[in-house]
Amino acid sequence: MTAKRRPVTIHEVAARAGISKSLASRALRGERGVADETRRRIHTAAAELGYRINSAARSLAHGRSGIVGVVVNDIGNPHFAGVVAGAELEARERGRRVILGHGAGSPGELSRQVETLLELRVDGIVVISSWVPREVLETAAETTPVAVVARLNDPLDAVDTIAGDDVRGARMAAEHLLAVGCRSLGYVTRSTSVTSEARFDGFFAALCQIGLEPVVHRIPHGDDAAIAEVLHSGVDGILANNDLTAVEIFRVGREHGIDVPDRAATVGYDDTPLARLVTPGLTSVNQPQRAMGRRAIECIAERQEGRTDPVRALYEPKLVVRASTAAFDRGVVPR
Amino acid sequence: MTAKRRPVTIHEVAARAGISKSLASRALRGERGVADETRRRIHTAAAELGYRINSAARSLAHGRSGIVGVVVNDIGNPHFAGVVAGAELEARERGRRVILGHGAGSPGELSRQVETLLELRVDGIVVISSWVPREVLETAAETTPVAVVARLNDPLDAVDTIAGDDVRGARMAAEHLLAVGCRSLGYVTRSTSVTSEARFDGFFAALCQIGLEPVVHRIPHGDDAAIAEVLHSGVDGILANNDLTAVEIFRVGREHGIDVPDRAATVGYDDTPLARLVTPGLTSVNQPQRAMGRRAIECIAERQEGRTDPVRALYEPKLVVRASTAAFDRGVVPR
DNA sequence: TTGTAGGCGTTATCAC
DNA sequence: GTGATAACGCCTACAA
Repeated sequence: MTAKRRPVTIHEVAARAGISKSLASRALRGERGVADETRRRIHTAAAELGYRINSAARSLAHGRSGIVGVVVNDIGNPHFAGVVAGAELEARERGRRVILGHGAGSPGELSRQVETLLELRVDGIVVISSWVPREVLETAAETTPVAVVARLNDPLDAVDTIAGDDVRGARMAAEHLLAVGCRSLGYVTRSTSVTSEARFDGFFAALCQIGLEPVVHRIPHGDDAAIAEVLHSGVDGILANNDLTAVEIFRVGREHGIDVPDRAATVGYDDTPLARLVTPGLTSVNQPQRAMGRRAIECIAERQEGRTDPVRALYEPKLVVRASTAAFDRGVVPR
Repeated sequence: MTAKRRPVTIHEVAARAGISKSLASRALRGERGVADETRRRIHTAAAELGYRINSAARSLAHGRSGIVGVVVNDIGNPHFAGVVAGAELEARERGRRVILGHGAGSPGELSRQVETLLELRVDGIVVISSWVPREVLETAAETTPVAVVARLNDPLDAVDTIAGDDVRGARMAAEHLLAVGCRSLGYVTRSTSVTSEARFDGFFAALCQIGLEPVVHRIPHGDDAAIAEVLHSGVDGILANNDLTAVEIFRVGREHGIDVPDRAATVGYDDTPLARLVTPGLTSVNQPQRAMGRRAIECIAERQEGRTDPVRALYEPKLVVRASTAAFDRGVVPR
């Protein structure tokens, strides 16, 4: 088979239906002002020919594509999947489509993806990451609505932000760890994002209030040795910057013969599906990912309709207790 | 701030640089035949104005966008992340960009994403799923190179396919389970995809050869009861259709007070990062995800350059043994 | 090396 | 209800 065929144009559809292309255009878009019979003819012609609108031509002429671009920090992290799912739901309800750009965790790649979507002339951009450089957001926002689902320090007025209250969430985690009897606490992160920093701040603040000095550990990705060191340091309660990191701690513990939740109660962040999945179940700070994704699409729509003052949505976290912090508090073990 | 500004056009860049837009076009694309000094002027003009090419206009005029679309079955499954990563690497090396469409596991949504990408006039489409309906692939392939990274029964000549040898992989899993002493084996899947079927076939065949009848269980998503039933049925070795399912089995076991790897050795499929992460480590059938992703992009490029006969790439699976099948075979416990 | 004149497939604006 | 015709922003001859 088959050298590729040029795609069918509206012109050909019009010819086959025996009418002009302007009429075909109107009919195909479902506008009124086309005779029913004509409309029918046009639609069957289009179907027979396998007509597919040329989005490039459309957005050139009409100015918008009906597509919103979502740039994701890292598809490997289940947290993002939740936000994306929410965004997709909302977009669909509003008759828009979503395409994704994958940032692979690096500011450079993230920026490139934003660029690509901009060149594609999407109607709006949702960035699920705090790693996109400020200048990139700024120039993007000059021509297109932009919403960021992540913490940003000093966000631009032209971009909406949607985030969980990381400080509060981390504080809740700290209080929980203390409540189950931990006394020597540590924060483990593999990231230096502002999100991770905010979580540390909340954690730190909570502990200072009761006179404890938290151990801090930043672990460059993949550095198991550092995690092992934490586990050997006598820490008996850990907050990880996210669920993935928490599970890595489990793994390192296992590989070093340390039963982590037994020796050090562990709390994750994001409450992704992973938290429920792993053994033992992981206590985690829940964020309403879907709701946040939905809100982002709403923001885009509102900006399109003319809103100019920024949204600064902050969602309440919620602690979900599972077995990973139950060893200390020898009551009923939640699953 | 800031009603949205119309994006800067090449015309404005040309005006500011004091030359014609065709010259600007050539300079901006880095073609030769432009005086160095002029080129410089044009580039600075573009930078000052914040010029960004209009991909719509470009692909209208030039016929191609330099973008290839990748449709993913489900971003929540780490298997896909690996393939996407490979595709992105290869695309980047070839100077193409990648955008993603998310199929959310349903044929309808997958088809819609393929449609969207087609309307965007991407230069090629990579589908990482076996759930896209044949007709959709067929019409897509009429105008655009299409490569599917998944098993397809009776694939179209116009579509390249890239898959792991599922039959062989499942056979390896079966042989391994037998080798570590399992005698009553079961296959657990939450999917009815052809991929899952092929894995079952391989599993089944291997067991028949030695006179065992495998128990088969298909578990509609989320049905923990059925998994529990399997665990109570006296099965002592399980192959799951993928890593995620395997870990779900762990979870259900835990919630029912059954120590899964101890009572039933468990093998996953795909060897995603998850397999190494969970406790106990999950024995899994490895597929070279990145390589498969790369190959898909190669296929697109080759089709663009005129190849018309289909590629049917089949990758060798490899069993990676971890602790989840070590309980029976009381030797050294691999981590 | 530079500029001019289409044309790509749609939509929008007018006439008819 | 229908059909010309002019944009939209870029690229590609071709001419200067």
